[in-house]
Amino acid sequence: MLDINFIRENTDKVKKSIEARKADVDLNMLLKLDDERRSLISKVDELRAKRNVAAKGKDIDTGKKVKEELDGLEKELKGVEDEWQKLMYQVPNILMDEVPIGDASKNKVIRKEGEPTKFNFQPKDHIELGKKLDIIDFDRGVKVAGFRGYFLKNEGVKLHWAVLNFALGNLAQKGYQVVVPPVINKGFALLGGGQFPWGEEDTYKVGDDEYLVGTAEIPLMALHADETFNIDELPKKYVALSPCFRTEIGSYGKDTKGLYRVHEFYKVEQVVLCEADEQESIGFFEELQENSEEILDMLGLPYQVVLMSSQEMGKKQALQYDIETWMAGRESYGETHSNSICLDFQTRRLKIKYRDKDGTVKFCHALNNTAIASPRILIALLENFQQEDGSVKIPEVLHKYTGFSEIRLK
RNA sequence: GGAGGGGUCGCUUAGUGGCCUAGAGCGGUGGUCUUGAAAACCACUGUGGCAGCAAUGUCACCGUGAGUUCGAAUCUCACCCCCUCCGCCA
Repeated sequence: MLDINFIRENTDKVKKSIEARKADVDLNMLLKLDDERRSLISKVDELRAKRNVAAKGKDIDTGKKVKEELDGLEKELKGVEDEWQKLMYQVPNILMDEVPIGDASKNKVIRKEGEPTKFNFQPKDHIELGKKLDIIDFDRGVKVAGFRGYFLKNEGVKLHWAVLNFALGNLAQKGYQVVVPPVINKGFALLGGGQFPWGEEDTYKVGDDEYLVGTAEIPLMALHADETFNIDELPKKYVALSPCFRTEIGSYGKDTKGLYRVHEFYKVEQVVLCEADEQESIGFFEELQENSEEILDMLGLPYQVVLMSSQEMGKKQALQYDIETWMAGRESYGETHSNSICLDFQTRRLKIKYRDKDGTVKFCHALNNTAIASPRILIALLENFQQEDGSVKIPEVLHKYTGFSEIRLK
């Protein structure tokens, strides 16, 4: 959420962001509602002042008259404020200067690490490898869980936990506080984190006001809701391991086979809260980016870093880099990581603040990035490290977590 | 799940319809005094909205939301959370 005063003073900038993202928000309506809101607040406050005087003097007649007037106006104000709030939640974040404007074709590959894996035999995809090695069971997964269901088995399970543990340990070692967050969250957390109103249909609802989160970013951001830090408590750096749930209602027919797009998976996620300074935010953005790339480097996976275009990035992001990892079976790069600067967009909704050196209270800046997500990353591991005989070599850094160095055919 | 008790300013607490513009103590900040410190004394000490260049004014906030009333921290209803006991349970 943006500051209404910022919107009023920088209407062009906000409008530009809305248009560049092809977001559906009536900004003129919002500004009109805000005028109404302000004028109603003045009127209501004036009447309340009158009421307070009358109550103090026990002037019941005046009080009754004021009450009548006030009742109508307060109702009107409530109506305007509700509409206003709804629109405020729909306004996307501003865009940072380097964001390319346009659709997916404007995504910009800014760096490649490693080369797409070459084979001197016909490589298999992870579906076939998973079946042959008896580590993934899609058929029974679908039988039990439905569409996009899967069972991980045997070495598949160990590899799954190994890669998650590896990423978690790697970040913990860098001083990130490790967390296992709740994944059933209240509505405010999803709204505050910027998942709602845009991603509502992608979210499982499990109670009147309870939802299964699609990322640990949601509980991690909500963790400090309504708190005010002292400046020396910042930055807050977290790394969380959690299950993630996504309905994928918006992606019917996309990636319907395999582990690429599933309803439930696990993810190690990094979150940083820092001072409200764009340069500081950018510094942490680079740090989070390095962390993720280091993990992929250590795993020996080829990848490319993509600067996301205005239409492809999320509504809450001011700047977003994705990492796409080479998946030999698809013969393409597939998204495995997403790094975001959100500025104070989420912290304003969640009221996460800090007291600056000069004593003023400001909203923190927030960033988040994937460290690793599994089983999606298993696609890259299995497909890139497969051998001609169908066995798969495990990257050395994972050996101490898996307890084996390759997965052999039974 | 059942039965009770409770949520007030950073902390402890007073407050059961108008004297609450929420009082007190503690803590914090500044000052007086002092060679310095402590003590004592004095002052200040929440967040947000709106108007204003500002000083300032005004409104809202006593867990949250609705309601009753001329007037609500106080009464009513719903919800959330915490504590105690009982039951169930990994």
